[in-house]
Amino acid sequence: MQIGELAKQAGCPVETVRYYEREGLLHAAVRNESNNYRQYNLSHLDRLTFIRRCRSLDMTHGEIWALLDARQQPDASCESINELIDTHLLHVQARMTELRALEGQLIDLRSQCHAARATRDCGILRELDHPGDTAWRSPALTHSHVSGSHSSSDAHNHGEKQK
Amino acid sequence: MQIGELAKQAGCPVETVRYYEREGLLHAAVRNESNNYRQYNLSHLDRLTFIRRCRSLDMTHGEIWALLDARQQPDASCESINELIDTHLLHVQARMTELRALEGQLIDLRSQCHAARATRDCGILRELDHPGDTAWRSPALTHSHVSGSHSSSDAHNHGEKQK
DNA sequence: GAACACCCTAAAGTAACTACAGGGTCAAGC
DNA sequence: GCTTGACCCTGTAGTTACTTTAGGGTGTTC
Repeated sequence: MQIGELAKQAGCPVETVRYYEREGLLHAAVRNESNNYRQYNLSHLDRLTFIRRCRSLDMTHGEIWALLDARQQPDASCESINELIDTHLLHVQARMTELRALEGQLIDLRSQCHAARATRDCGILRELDHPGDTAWRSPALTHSHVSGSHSSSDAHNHGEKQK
Repeated sequence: MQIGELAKQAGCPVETVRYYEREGLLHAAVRNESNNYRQYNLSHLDRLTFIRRCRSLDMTHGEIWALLDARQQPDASCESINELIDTHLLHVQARMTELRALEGQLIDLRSQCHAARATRDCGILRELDHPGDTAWRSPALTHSHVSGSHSSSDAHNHGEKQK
């Protein structure tokens, strides 16, 4: 099958497949001699699906490498796999704890201003300018490897009006 | 004051201060004519502290720009500020929902293997290879702008043993 | 005058993609 | 035979918010 079909089956963009090949995560495909198109088989789909499943669990490529390596050694102990999952779970939980704290701070902050008033009187800016005793100071910037709150599609334009 | 002192007061690395200046987030400092060192005053510290406080709330630079802009217009309505905080709060909450789902999946996954056995028999790999009915298919990859679970200090080495 | 803490710039690296430029391939329809 | 459109290719740059590295000047102290 061609790359488009593979990507469709795995539910990911074609560019991501090529990217995984460049990274070595996915084995290089055989090429069709006449047109240089990549030709894939079911074992590629298998591996890609595995990778995507791990990514949907928010694992890093490093973690996925470790799992793929482990898969290659069916006789070895699976202890490292268990540890990897445990560690990753801790990361996820740590990030949730951070986000819970953040949520609390944002709710506090939002409660400073309910009406639309003049900016000079806005309780939110006032609070950001001169925080009260609401336990500020970077809640838990010891980021744990599950990252922030912003998707890559967030706009980051300043000044110019939105189109 | 010099950059080192400013950074210390704001609790951030010196490089970050220079980076903010390059980005325009922080106004360029006056330079000492004799040695070209940056010289800061309290208003710089004020603005930097504001920025860092917003960052500790996981806002993007775009969001911070919006708040800084709003601060410049004390007579305008603060409605956009309220909306910004509301939207950001939704991002944070959306990410928490995603992570909760992730946590559930990881706990399920982990429960597939308790003992250290041969990799070929590991329930975790088995599950990753051929997922059961545990409601797979990328839980909520509609990332909401508060990102994943991995800190930048996470190692991503493959193959070579850890030093 | 050497050591050491501090400052400077410019460029590259980080994670995991995504997007873009510029171009070839192939099947269908006119 | 030619165009249209869907698909494929490579290579490079952009994304976010920094961090790191390389290479070098400044200022104070011993």
